[in-house]
Amino acid sequence: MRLATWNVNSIRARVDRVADWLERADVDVLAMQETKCSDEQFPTMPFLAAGYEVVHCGFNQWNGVAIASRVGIDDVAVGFDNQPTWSDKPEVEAAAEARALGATCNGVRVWSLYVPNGRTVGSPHYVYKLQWLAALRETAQNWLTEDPSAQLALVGDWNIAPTDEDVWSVQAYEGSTHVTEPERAAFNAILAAQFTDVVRPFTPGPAVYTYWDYTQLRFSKNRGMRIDFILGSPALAHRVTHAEIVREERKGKAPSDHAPVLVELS
DNA sequence: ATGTCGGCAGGATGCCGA
Repeated sequence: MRLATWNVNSIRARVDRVADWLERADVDVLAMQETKCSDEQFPTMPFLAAGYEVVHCGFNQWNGVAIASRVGIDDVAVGFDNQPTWSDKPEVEAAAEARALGATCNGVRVWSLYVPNGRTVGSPHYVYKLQWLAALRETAQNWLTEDPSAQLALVGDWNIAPTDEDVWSVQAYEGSTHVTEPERAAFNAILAAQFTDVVRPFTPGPAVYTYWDYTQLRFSKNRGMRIDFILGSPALAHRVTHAEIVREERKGKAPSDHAPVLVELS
């Protein structure tokens, strides 16, 4: 089975490209992030035409996560237990954002995750990001405690570069989110909870990235960050026979600023 | 060179988020 994750940066702007890649890359399950639309606006038809079922969680033009599968989608869950809430405005009650969607596809419990960006270090949104990661770690740890043999895939845009090797320039990101010690500690806590980066062994660094800013010719200069990950539980990790970051999909007409990340399971 | 996208409101372009 071939499982992938991709921050698509608006599915409405890119659905033809995404559906085309699904078929070309022979993908069975794709988790998407930043669909940037409501459920009503989500373009389902191109996925159906390509032979995929698709589930989506989107409340407005922000965030949005989805899973497309041609091997079944069962037990769909919108959000995870204890998922922190957020509100930009005092007059609006805090609510869970469209950042987590779970579904079981051919025996694999897939979670499409869009970790909060954090915006600026020390801001309320940064605090929220750290809370969100801590809550995810707690919940994911419980899943594994309940069933140590569970095949779990925590995939998506984590908005963290776990090591200095995962950014094109440490200096460029000095004082910025994505590289701070608390963010890296929050990511490492999930690794410590028995989830492993199943892609890295097949895509060793340095200078291996999954995201490149649109500005300043960052892609052509390969000035990016590695922030999109597929983390597997022990039972899932043992099945991984191949992985790749599909840089080709960052090229061409109207690309997302992220490349898809793909694993093959035995 | 605060450099580029996408979505929104409003009905052009400026703002937000990334």
